[in-house]
Amino acid sequence: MDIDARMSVLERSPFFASADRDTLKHAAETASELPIAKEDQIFRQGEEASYSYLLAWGRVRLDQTTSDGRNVVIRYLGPGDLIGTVAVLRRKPYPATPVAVEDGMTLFWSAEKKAMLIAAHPVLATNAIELTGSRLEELQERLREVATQRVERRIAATLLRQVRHAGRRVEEGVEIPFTLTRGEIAELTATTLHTVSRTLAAWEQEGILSGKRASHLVITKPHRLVEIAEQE
Amino acid sequence: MDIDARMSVLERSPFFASADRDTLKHAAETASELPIAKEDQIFRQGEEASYSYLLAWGRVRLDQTTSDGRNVVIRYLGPGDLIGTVAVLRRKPYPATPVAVEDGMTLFWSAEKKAMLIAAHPVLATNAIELTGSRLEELQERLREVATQRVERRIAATLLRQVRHAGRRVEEGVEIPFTLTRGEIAELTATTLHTVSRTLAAWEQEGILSGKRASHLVITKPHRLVEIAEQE
DNA sequence: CGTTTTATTGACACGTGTCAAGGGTGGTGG
DNA sequence: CCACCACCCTTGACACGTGTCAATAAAACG
Repeated sequence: MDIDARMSVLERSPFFASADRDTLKHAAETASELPIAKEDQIFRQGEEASYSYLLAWGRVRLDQTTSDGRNVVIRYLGPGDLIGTVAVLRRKPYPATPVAVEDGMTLFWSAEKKAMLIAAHPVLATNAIELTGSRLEELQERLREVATQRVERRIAATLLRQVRHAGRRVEEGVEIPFTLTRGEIAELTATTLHTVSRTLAAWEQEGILSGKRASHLVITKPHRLVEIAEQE
Repeated sequence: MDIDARMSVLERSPFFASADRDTLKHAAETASELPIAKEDQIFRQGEEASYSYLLAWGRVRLDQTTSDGRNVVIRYLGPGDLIGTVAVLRRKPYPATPVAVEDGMTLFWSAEKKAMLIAAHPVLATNAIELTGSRLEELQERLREVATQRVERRIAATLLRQVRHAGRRVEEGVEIPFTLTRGEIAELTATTLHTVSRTLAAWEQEGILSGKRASHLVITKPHRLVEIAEQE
């Protein structure tokens, strides 16, 4: 990627929102590139946070693993999202492991460069707070869901969240434009793939959605999902 | 509170960590005071975020309420903690409702004053990221817990978290220095007060902790709690 | 094509929520 | 100062959602 390509990636990222050209240029010039292949781990939970990444394209799943090997998906990341930046700024170990779910490309900065960048361009600090704040809010919402709602409702809410983040209109409805296995939905929803399978099977019967296996899910009746997600 | 009293409150707050005297003075001078009585709501979830608060003393519980009236306790706040600041900086509605669990005192700033304060003293932006980041990490941990662990284990982890935040050594062990009803523990743990009651009763039998009713909980065998929290 | 991964489906058990009834404790007001 | 009233806690019985276990089937991959 040349500098211009990098800059156009950066200017689409919320972290660089309302940044001036100088800032973008400075950031683009100090970045390095790391291509990622499906299933690659960009770093591992618990490692010292030496680099801060920005996903240029591709999709990444953010995993948190328990000592006994169980896994929870914190969230999915798309182009423009930051990876590991909060840990870098806090000088703490990475709290989770990002795994590529498809091939992609990242830009990255060393902890020192990132800190200098933010010091030199205060708008980036503001944006970092905005981003961290919105993740915080989303997690609060998920915590409340997991704490108070039945599995069916949580699965509906989870699918709708994916749609909000990354949904694409297609003729039959809305599509989630990347592969989501039942197991991954289970880890996003805090349940088992068995229950997910049963639930999705029922919804497919009802014609709410379609998309077997590795194909992308298509929600044909989003309003029904909303109803399920909001039902008393 | 006079300016000196305010400054000594501020300098104990992580949000003002490594701030110079000018910053503290500036912040202390531009703050207003709001005393809070037990059960007072400082603001309500969903309201426009016009003020950012700092708890000078007292204890506050941060509630998130669902549309159907169920409640989840996001966390407890103590002296030095910020309240509503992230919402103010993001110019979004407050995502939760802080309720005083005992009488206390807050300092507060209007959204505009707070923004000016941070713009004038960049170290505050860094600290805000640090704080938001640590809350984010704690929520990730709780989400993982609720998603993967049995109730007993979660209750143990929750009590230990209170101890970490606010525990006091006493002769019999460690004390959680504020009133925690079974119902509140239930809302912190994502379960019902019935299950909490049964679990604590069993632990009292075992001599792990003591403290009936409204008295403060005293953990007499913290190591046992740790074992329970970490058991496979 | 075989091998591996992922999904489907059924049977069953178990944790935990729900419902219900009573007992204590602290606070309040007469 | 005592009696009453909230409110909180305790305990039991029971039901139900959902995880666990198991066996099969269907895709995906090399």
